[in-house]
Amino acid sequence: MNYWLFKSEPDVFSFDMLKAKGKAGEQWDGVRNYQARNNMRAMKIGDLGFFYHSNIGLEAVGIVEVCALAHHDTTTDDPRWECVDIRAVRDLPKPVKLSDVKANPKLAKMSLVTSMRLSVQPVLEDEWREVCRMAGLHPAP
DNA sequence: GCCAACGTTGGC
DNA sequence: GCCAACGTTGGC
Repeated sequence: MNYWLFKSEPDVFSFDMLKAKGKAGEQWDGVRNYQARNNMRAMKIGDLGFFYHSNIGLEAVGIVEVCALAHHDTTTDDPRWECVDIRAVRDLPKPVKLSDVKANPKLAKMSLVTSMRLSVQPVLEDEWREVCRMAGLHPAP
């Protein structure tokens, strides 16, 4: 099991919108960055991730699950771009702010801090547990 | 709205 | 293959 973080601007696509898609989830399309695409290629069914609101909110608000392996992104004809499907699992009891992540020395090496612009990021297991703890989720899923 | 960071593009 | 120009992201 690996852990990830998905960024989205909530006025474009929010966690509530993903929840509205239910069990079927939604393809995480529109990614046009090789590193983010490679991260999606590495995902397996059942991998978990945080859903992070960028620009507005600046906080992780929910947990998502990968429900389809990487496949062609249907929003482009360019065969280079692929995406997975994700679905909402649950809200975080207490959203975790970017400022909280930055203030926590245990999370200093988290991609959210070191690779700010990467839209699909890996999360280490220790980081996953720490952010879940901060979010009021025990034990971590 | 600004601007720094950084990924991508294209000329050479 | 280098690197300058350019575009985009995302925090502030």
